[in-house]
Amino acid sequence: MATQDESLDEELDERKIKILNAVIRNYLATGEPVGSRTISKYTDLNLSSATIRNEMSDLEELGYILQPHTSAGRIPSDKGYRFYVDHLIREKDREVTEMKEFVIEKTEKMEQVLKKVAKLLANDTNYATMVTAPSYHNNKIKFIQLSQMDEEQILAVVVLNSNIVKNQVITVGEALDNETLLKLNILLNTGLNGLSLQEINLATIARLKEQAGIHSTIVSDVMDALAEALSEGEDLQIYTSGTTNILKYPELNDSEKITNLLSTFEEKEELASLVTETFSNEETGIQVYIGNEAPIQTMKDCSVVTATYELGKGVKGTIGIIGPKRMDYEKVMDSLKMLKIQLDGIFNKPGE
Amino acid sequence: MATQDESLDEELDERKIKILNAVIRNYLATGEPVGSRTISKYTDLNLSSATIRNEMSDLEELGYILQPHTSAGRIPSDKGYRFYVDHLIREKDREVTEMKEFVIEKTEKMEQVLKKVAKLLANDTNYATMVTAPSYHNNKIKFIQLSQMDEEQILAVVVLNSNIVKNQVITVGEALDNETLLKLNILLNTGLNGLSLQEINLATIARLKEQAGIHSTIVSDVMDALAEALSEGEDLQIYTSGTTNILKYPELNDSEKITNLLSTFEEKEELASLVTETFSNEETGIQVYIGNEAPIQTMKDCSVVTATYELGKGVKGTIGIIGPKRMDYEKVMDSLKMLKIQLDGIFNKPGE
DNA sequence: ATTAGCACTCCAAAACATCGAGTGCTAACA
DNA sequence: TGTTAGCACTCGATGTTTTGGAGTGCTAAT
Repeated sequence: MATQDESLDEELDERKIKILNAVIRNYLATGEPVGSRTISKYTDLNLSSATIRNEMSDLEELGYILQPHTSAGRIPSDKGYRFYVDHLIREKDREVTEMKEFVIEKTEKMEQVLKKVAKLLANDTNYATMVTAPSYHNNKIKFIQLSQMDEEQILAVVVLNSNIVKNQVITVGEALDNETLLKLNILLNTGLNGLSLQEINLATIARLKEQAGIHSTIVSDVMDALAEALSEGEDLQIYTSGTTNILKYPELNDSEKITNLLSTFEEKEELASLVTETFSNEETGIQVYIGNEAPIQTMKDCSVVTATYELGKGVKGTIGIIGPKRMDYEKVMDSLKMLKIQLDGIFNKPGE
Repeated sequence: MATQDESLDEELDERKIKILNAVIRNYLATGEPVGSRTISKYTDLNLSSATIRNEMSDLEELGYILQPHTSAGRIPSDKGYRFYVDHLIREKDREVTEMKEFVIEKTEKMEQVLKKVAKLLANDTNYATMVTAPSYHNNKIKFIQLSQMDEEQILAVVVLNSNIVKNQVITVGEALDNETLLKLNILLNTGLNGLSLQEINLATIARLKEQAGIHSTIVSDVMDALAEALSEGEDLQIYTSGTTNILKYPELNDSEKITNLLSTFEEKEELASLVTETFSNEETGIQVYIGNEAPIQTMKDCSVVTATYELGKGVKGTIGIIGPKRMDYEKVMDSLKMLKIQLDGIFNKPGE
């Protein structure tokens, strides 16, 4: 088991690690503080409870575990969980979860897929889950079409790279004849096709306007509409599910905590901070926040595990699982890993 | 104050009604069982607590109030609430709620408006709220446009009466030339424009296909796409907000009840039954369900008030407020009345 | 018909008692 | 020197008892 932090090697010897491991695993399973006698029986190293006590005393001093109160057993501290997640989780060998029969019919809309993902994951894990739609960052324009709806209104349709479609109704003063509309369509398509959204700068717009000549105001309108239609994607969609699962864990089942947590889930805005956080950290693509490590204050008593999936081309979304600190990290991380692969597969299928 | 049930007139005399009213109002405010002494002081009719006790005893026998246990005060029964809602609420004279400064910028998308409505209402009332998007039932087709996106894909855009836009990507075997596309567009628009969705029957489709001649398969595809895009609207969108408000009411704050209620809100499917119920009842447009009157089992300890708003032409949506039985019916009903008017206003603005 | 008074009920909260899991420490042991 | 048995001690969890007070129903007086 590779250790990536030298100091830890010195701090903890083999036996302490075993004991710490035992404490955490036991606590994960029961949710109750675990005492020395339990460990003494549970582990293979044959030691009396007294010896364990000594070691546990050390572990406490080092900050890996703590006592809720004197004469109670020990529970893992955030530092303990962190060590566990970083070093103690068996990296492999878990049987593939029931996630196997996770056959999403590819024909459905992305939104529905994501909702379903959140739901399935929540059912599977018994934690709260969140899934964000991929942000359109870096997405390119594939196709633009203006059509006259009636006297005063034009419908602008924009299709992005990933077949995401945006509509916008533009109200114009003057009715346009078909020929003009055709010209504008050609102009816009040739001018904007293949550009990513950031690449549309003032220069591009100015050039388009110039070419549009007398109809430059329409171009402005279209650009506005484009901006508006796409800014909508900025406040990214977040789907949550299984939020009531947190009621199942007594350590969170305190009226105030619950109110706060559920509100956070309902508001969703705050959840977005988890996403940006995750994006910034690349590595394995799976990120674990324990307690205060999460950027959301109300989750200080929770742990959060997030994964990013890619829709190719830098378009990313996030899946997150929120549960008590004693969540089953192994299972959760595995589930996310599976799911990540599945999603990558689904969305990267060419065409529809 | 009109009484619509004769028997009630006989059952309750003036004084009993006053006392019942006092009991309910007091209980609505405090949430605590209310005793005879309180009433004796609270009402204008100068009666001693002993007299009140006698009357209350009668009222209990008649089923309007009940005791949680011997030697506790009285609380309203469902029958009591029903009487209150039907007869005792002052029909007018409430100051217009803060809902006044309820200025929704009309430019926003309907979906966002509805979300905002749910949120505002939840904030305003401190209950849980739900808002459904208007169902597209009876909506008419305003505009159809097919455009070639690339070799294999056609984008179909359908605009409905209320400026709701639906997109669908159709994968075709053969690439179509512009001329054909134009013809199809004209064909579809002339053939379908102004039709409501039910009006598109097999005969219509057959005629269109015939006219399309060699491209009849495309017509089929479009019809399929149309059906699919719109069926999406069938499982109607429901937005909820303030669901955690129910945690504020101790009488609901029981772990099991909360789990059930919150799950119902999260799932949303069950909420739909409230909608269909409401639709079937016309009358004032405002509907009050007390306890078991609601069609949702998990809400037996709640009351639900719903209102329908109209987008004209029979296209309707529902707003609902879910709270404890002791919700402030007057305020809630007024808020809904206000809102209903506002929404009617917003959506019925011509054009955008 | 109304009301004062009283005995009674029953819940909620406080006070108290008990239990036991778990600890730290010390002293004995291999 | 590391391990362990033993023991006194701690402290929350749990259960029982006590108490207080709000509220009732009934009766007798007004």
